[in-house]
Amino acid sequence: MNKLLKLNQRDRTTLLHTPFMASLGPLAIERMLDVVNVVNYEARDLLFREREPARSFYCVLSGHVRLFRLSKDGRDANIRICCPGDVFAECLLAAGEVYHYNAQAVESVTVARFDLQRVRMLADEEKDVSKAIITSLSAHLLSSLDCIANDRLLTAQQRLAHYLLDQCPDDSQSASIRLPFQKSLLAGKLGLAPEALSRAFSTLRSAGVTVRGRVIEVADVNALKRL
Amino acid sequence: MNKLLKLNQRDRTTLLHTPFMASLGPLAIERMLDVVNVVNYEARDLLFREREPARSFYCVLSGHVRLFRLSKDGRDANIRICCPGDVFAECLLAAGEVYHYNAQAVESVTVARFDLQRVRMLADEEKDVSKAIITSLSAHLLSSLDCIANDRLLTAQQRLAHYLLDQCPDDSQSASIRLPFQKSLLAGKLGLAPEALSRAFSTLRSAGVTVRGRVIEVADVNALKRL
DNA sequence: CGGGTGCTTGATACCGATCAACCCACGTGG
DNA sequence: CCACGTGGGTTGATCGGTATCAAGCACCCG
Repeated sequence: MNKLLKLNQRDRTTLLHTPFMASLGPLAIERMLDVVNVVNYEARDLLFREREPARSFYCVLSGHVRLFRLSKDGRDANIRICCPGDVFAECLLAAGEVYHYNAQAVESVTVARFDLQRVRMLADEEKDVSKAIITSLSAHLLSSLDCIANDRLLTAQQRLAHYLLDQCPDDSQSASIRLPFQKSLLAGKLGLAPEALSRAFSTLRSAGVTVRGRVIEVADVNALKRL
Repeated sequence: MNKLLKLNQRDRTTLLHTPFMASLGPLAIERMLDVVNVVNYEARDLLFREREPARSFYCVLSGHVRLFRLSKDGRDANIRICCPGDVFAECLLAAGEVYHYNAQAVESVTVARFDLQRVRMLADEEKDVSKAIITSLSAHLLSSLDCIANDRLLTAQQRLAHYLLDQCPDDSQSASIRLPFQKSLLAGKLGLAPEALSRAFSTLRSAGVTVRGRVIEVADVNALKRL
């Protein structure tokens, strides 16, 4: 089993630097720290499954967590890839009984786990907390809507270009990007099969994108924008 | 221009019966009613556009509102279809500056319009209000995630079957459904071209689904579930 | 009766999934 | 040092699903 740990100093610092916690006042932080545990998972471990009773929501401290759904015939679709600092499953704070998707550790992962019931009570008392929840939910809702629009409007290459542009510093002519995870995971994040991502990289070569392992060189940012 | 109206008695009743308002206590309701206007739109009118400064969020009182994005080459993708009682654009309460999508009246529509800035202040003072916002955001987030998973996992027929099942009373053997809007809009809601929806209906005929105008007869609910 | 509009049907094209083979980098053990 | 296996990635061939384009149909309303 996964050991249930107290917050050590490093995890504590990491946690306090996440956007979610950083927006809280000192008192709210104190009280949130009271209801948190730290848990480690190994690659491919499941944090929870669809339809399982929901007792916690999470914040990623290190590593990546993959949220996905399964279809009846066993195929799976990623819903979201959570990076360090990301909060997930917080939508269950509003009366959810069960998880609506599966969560899996991509690599070795450390997460902060908040007790739903106690945070619900806390949100009632601390305005800061309910504000932070609203901010987090809003951001996730917007990015989900983005995702829907992208899925419906963009081709594989355009989605990839869009992702690469997101990673580039705002106003640069060229850039060098290091992928934070495997390409197969990026494929899933973009709603593609790994082969399709590979082909998308190939066709983007003609737009000045070169790939060496996890490192992507973008020669002409503006060229990408013209897709 | 669209006339800006006070709440009349009928609109007031409608508004108070929406899930969003119904969850509030009497005092919170009173204060929310202070910051609301009622607006009418004709079919195809735009309520707001992408990238426009956001001043309000909305609740549909009658008719349907279509939320959509445009791609560079002019194609559009629906993000959500809002029915009477639905709230939309409330995600901008958390510090959004501009709308992230377009909103269009499908038919003649009446909406309640809430001033974002004043509701932000209200949420600070009335726990009920921030709770209602959290509930609304959570529901929308979950349904967006559903949408993503469905887009990525299901075929056109399966999506249609899924939609029809949603409309059926829970434990019925057969059902008769009346679509609340045109088929072309349903197509958009499901992320399909109208032709694809039409074909999906055709192939579902062999599963006991018959169509007459807006009225759909589902002979065998369980047959649908087996997709 | 004429002319919308919304829907259906058919033909075709395109995109991406899938399956299979291969490549490469790496680690392991003989 | 080399044979081997493994896992991630690429490449090619094929298939299926849906968009797109075009034409025809049904209904409503003037």
